[in-house]
Amino acid sequence: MTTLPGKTVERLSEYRRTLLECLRENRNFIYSHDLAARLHITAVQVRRDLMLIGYSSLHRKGYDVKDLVDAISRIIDSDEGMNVAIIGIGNLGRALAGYFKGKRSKLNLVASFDNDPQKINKVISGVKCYPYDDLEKTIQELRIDIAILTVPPDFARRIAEETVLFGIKGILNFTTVPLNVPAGIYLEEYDMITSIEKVAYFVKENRL
Amino acid sequence: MTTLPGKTVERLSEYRRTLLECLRENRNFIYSHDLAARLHITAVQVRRDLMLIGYSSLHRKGYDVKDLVDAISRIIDSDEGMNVAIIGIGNLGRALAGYFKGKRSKLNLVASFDNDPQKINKVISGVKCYPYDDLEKTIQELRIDIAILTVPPDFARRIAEETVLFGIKGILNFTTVPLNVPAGIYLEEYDMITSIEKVAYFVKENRL
DNA sequence: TAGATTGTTAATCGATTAACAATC
DNA sequence: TAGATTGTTAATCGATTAACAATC
Repeated sequence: MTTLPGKTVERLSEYRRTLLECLRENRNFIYSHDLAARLHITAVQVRRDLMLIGYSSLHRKGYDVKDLVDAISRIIDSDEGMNVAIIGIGNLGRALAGYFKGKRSKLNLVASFDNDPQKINKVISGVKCYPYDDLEKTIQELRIDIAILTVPPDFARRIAEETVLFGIKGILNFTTVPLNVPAGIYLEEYDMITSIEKVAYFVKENRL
Repeated sequence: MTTLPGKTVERLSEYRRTLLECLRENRNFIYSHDLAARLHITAVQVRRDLMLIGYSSLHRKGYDVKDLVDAISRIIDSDEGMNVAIIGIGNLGRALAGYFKGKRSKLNLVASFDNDPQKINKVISGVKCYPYDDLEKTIQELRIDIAILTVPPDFARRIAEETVLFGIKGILNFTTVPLNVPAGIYLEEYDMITSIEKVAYFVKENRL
């Protein structure tokens, strides 16, 4: 299987979550157009994505929800699991930590980092907080693969460089500072300010 | 001017922030390739975006930073400003509120909403928190245009419908629940879980 | 069967990039 | 001028959607 388009990966994640909801509702089969409707996309989109992962249903009575969840998981999860750290455990960091709580998944939140003495060595949102000075040691000991970056802007570049140096393979950057990473390191950036300004622009345009 | 592509609007927001940083560094002119480099995009991309907003420099010595900031602001800001409310003032809500603090911009955070009696009628992250029951009254009195939705999943659909009913024109949805809005209401959704799973997928693929 | 659904190719749409003339 | 830069059209790339044959 060749690497999938990013957009398809995003939708697979959404399909899985929606399908797990179906299971909780005791719905064991679902048509492509039902799944699509729940996500406000088209049925063709759904079927094409599933084609890309080589999945096909056995009959014309919709997809077996449990089976499809497993198929998607085989594609997007890694067997051994991934260890994640949140760097900068302020409001945003804690919000993100909350998403991991109670979820048994292949993504394990194993540490947080901060430079606030009030936080260091405490358990915050279910995970121990380490000082920035321990980045090297902790990333290696806990085999951390992914860093979620929620530090203040002034720290972003330095901390990002260090995590890469110490062995991180992927960064999810929530700071407003654009980062540069070497080839082979995956970087995903999300800018909340930009999202808000985008909404404001289109609200204004709709009004005109 | 016809409505701009969403991607261009996002970049305009980033250009402006980058340009404001330039001003703080006392850099008054900037070449398209310098601006591009700071954002890790191409110079052509920058020039094409500026073409779309009808901006052009006076000479070949780069763009006048101050002038370009003003030009972008004329495009993406609205004259009267926009009033924003954060609905659900948990960790994520407070993180978002923090971005507004001290910024003088056309986006005014004017209220937050929650159902926690501990929070109601208190000032949190610089803004007063109202109960959900006051959505109608407060949206109308404070002329709130945009809702940032950071409520728990079970509340998402109901609250979103209410905000629309009471006059909201744009929603930025941070919950994991896909929303449906009537025509004329602008909806932007961002799913943090999906982002993390996407990073995990590409880290895994890079390793293979 | 007739109707509904799936899987897949081809066409379309939208966004990025390449190419290049114009300018300083 | 020569070199660098801008503004813009045309080409390319990637993602979505339309069309449709195959299946139950």
